[in-house]
Amino acid sequence: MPVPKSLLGRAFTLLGVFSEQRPSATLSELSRLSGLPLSTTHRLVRELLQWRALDRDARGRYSIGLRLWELGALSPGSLDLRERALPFLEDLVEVTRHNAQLAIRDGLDAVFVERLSARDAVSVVSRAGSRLPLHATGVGLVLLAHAPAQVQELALASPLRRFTSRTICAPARLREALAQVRRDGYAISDRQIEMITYSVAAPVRDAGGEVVAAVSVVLPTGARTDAAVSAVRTCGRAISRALGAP
Amino acid sequence: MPVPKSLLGRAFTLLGVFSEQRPSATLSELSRLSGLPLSTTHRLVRELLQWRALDRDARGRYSIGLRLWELGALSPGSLDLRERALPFLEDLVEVTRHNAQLAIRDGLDAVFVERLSARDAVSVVSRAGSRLPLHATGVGLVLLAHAPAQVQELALASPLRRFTSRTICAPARLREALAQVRRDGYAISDRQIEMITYSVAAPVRDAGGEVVAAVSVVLPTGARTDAAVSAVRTCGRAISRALGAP
DNA sequence: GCCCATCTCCCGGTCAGTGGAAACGACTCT
DNA sequence: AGAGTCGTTTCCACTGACCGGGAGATGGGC
Repeated sequence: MPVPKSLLGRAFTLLGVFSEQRPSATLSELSRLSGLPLSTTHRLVRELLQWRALDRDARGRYSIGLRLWELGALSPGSLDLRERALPFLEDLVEVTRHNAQLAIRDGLDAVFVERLSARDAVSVVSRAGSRLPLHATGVGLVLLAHAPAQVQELALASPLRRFTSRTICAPARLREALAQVRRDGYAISDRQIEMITYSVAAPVRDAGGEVVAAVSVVLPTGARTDAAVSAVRTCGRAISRALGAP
Repeated sequence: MPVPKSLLGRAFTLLGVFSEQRPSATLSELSRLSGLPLSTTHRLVRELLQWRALDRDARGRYSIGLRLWELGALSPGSLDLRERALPFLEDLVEVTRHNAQLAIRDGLDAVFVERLSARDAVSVVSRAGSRLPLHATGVGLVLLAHAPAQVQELALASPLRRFTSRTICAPARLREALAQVRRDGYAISDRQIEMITYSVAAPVRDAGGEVVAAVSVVLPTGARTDAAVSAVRTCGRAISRALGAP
């Protein structure tokens, strides 16, 4: 992958070195992983430090700085959706005793904008900021089912990544699942990401009635889902109302 | 304020136009508010769109893009502190029935990295991403009391902003309050930001024993604080342990 | 249809950014 | 104490990415 010529491109390539698996890096690692020459990397890092987009710890490791977090907190997904949804997610956790998640669609991914945990609940792999493919998650099935037809066709035409032996990988199976989600008004994701979890997801709509997010709880495999379905759908409607949905 | 000469400086100045009060803006607004010429603004905005750092809606208004939120979610304050603290904050809300907050210090500000709300609790002005001066908040008093002496002296030497008639504005009063926080191991903030709220805050320590955050609940003015003090201190210790504190 | 505001695009000029090389600092080993 | 290694920092001649005024395009309101 060639290094971008533009300065902004280089800065974002540098920032892109950080991930959940690598939340910090040395200067040399940043240079090596971004493909930028060492002195170029040094200059960019110095300026990103000045703008608080990066921080440096006592041992010379760099990590994402507070300023990027603050800027990110101004995104509509955070400032509007997530802040309004939080009280309802807390209700959902309290009522169902399971972990709750809120996700939006970005391309063919579900991006988790919040995850609240319940005491003693089955653990989940996502955290705020995680991405998972749409087809393999409850929230993703809801988001895809209500996405523009073009997005659905693109998803059906793309390789569908397998996570467990039960992950939906056949386009025909996915198409059928999406139709069922639209009929039912919710999705149940059965052992798609891990063999130990179900998830139950429902849509969240905005003032225009568009599905802009999905909310879910994650249950242990084999748990009864009917009460969870009711709770999640109710939560989805409450969040929708908070967003101004009719 | 002159426009920075560096491209990164200009980009951050542009992004700095966005705030909680102004989460979106048109191209012309971005140019006017940042001080950048229109065509310069247009070029920068176009590239920030490409990198998903900005988004544009159907009516031509720009807002912070998902990529900045994702990058920000990788900051230590979010990925390490906030993700680990969330379950304990949820516990605190459930037990005390009050809104809970988690904040870190940045200069002379308390930056709220999380705020969970309780049903029917007194509302609070902060949200994730908000800043308030240290001296005027419970979390801020805790963070300042345990900050390096140089930071404390700087705060004492700086103008102390008044929010209510009870806000601490005299350096001597603040010094005394900080000493008491260190003695007690917690802070009670009495009608400092609004006349209708107290807050009770306790420290959160890292593996090295340093105070890296503070947790609080917000009570209506006049409410008994003793039970809240116990709950908040217990929560602070639990989060500390999750961060590897001894 | 006209006016106005906003947005988009062009392109000659220039200075902010480039990156290899040298110097510096910290650490380890003998 | 000295040598070697590794990572970081600094320098500076060169250059092309960026600059931004101005012309044109677009869309909304009257």
